Amino acid sequence: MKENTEHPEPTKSELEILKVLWKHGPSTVRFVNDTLNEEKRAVQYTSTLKLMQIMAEKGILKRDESNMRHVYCPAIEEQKTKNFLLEKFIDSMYNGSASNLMMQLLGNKKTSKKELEAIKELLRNTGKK
Amino acid sequence: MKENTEHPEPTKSELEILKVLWKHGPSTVRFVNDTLNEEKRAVQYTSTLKLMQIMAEKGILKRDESNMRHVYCPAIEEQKTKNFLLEKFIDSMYNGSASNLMMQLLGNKKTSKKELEAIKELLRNTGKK
DNA sequence: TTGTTCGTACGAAATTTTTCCTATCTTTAA
DNA sequence: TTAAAGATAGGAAAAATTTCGTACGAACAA
Repeated sequence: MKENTEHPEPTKSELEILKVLWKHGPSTVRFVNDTLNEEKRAVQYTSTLKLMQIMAEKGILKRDESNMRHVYCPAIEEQKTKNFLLEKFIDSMYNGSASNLMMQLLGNKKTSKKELEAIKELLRNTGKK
Repeated sequence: MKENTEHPEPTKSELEILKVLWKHGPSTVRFVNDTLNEEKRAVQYTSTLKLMQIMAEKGILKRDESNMRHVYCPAIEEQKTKNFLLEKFIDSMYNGSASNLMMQLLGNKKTSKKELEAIKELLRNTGKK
């Protein structure tokens, strides 16, 4: 089976938009823009519009044009994109090793005891096939 | 104690340079540029110079000017910066939860059984105080 | 001494990313 | 039918990032 190495890499602003769509499902530009303004920062409607159009061109988003208010959704599954970004992060920062990342997490003051317990529990229940 | 919320956020190219310095220790521009050209991509000497100068201005790097060939090193410890970036990543992608990140890792085909074993071992030896 | 090599400083061009203005069309309410 | 509200498209400006050309000083070898 052929792996898809061509995962479009979202920019910072594009990621913000993706996160809105992940959280709320397929949405209009109006909704995304309102959400950004509420949860993030002031931004003009046409700025969001333009960016989402660009993302659609790039193949990051799909859009349904059957109604006047176009409805956008991610062209790639949330999990796939997150995996892609996580891998890139691990490759870049931890030499590709997830356990190196874990070590970092363990040394990090802000990783709470509770989090660690949760992680242990996760692993306990994991008999990866 | 006052937390330092003012961690400069390196751009992509700046991070490349940081990684060279992390790996090889304090270095001249010449060395960093050669390394980038070998390990990464073609880039002019003065481009690397300029960027490192900017990073010094921003406070990302320190430089020793006592010799003609200035020697640069990161102004902030590698671990601190990595922690900062990891936290930002987790906040942004996993709602601030490290165990969410772990779940992603568990579902990721590319996280090998061996890696998972290593991680379990890490956690076994962790009686976080 | 003199010219070649290697360094920094500086400015500006080039590129990428982000933002918004304007034109135009559709829908809706009066 | 018409005015107002709300939508998209497209171009261009603005901002951030990256790249490089040029000038010029210091070191060094001939």
